[in-house]
Amino acid sequence: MKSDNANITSPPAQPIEHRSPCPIARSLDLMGDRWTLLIMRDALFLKGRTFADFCASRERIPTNLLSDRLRKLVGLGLLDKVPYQERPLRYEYIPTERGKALKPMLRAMKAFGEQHLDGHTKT
Amino acid sequence: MKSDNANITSPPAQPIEHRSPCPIARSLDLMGDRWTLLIMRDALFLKGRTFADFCASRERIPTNLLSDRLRKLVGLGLLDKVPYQERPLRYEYIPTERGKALKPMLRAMKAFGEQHLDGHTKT
DNA sequence: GCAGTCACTTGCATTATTAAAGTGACTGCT
DNA sequence: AGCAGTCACTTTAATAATGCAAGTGACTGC
Repeated sequence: MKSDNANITSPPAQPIEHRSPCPIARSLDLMGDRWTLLIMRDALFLKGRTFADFCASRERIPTNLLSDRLRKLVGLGLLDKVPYQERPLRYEYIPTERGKALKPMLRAMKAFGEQHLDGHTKT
Repeated sequence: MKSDNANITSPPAQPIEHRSPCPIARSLDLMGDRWTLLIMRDALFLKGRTFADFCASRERIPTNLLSDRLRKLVGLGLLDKVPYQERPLRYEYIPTERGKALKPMLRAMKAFGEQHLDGHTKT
């Protein structure tokens, strides 16, 4: 965005292609990368939801990827980008109903990680 | 493997680095890509579990990635590589107990996909 | 005027993914 | 014995994603 920073409505997110009608494959088309679900974890379970808050998370996502993923998540209707103050204009990213529907999955992933990936594993 | 194809015990899988102690992040370190969970889906819910069976799945994983992911999954103890015939020596990949522990997660992912990603969505 | 924050973007090197073709062990047929 | 075919992979080379560092523009508070 060179000459316009008032992008309350996000720029057009490129459509994500899907490999098969399988709902697991479709889910992975959206969230099958190292960062997307980590952002959703923070958005769903932590209090801070600004760009800087996501940045500050332990896993240290690069800002260009955070920017890209937030744009995609907003485009997919999993997060809403809402201003929480003007002058200076600042946004926060809050989960939509659809975004909240990821909670059971994240909880299952957390349970798996706790039971099978903690400490004593060599991975 | 140039001069030795009898790798019943897999070659050493490189250790996967983890970004944080968070169990979700740790899980994503292992499975946060487009293919790993699709392979586990097939291994857990389908009958055919040979290399060729995984290849034949609708999403058409490239063979080099399948080879790489199977090696990783065996190294992580999520799949076991067991010969099911000799002459010619053929293997199948069956889920370990730890691998089976992914079922709830995959079911949650399936539910999400069915409820939020089917048909009428523009994604 | 000047340092500082926030929310990004840009550029570039490194790494991963992809499609396509190739390899080697083995089988079954003639 | 020769040859086509399967299975389980590797290799190669192009394309795309990721990671890091630095830069930008709007704004604030001193």
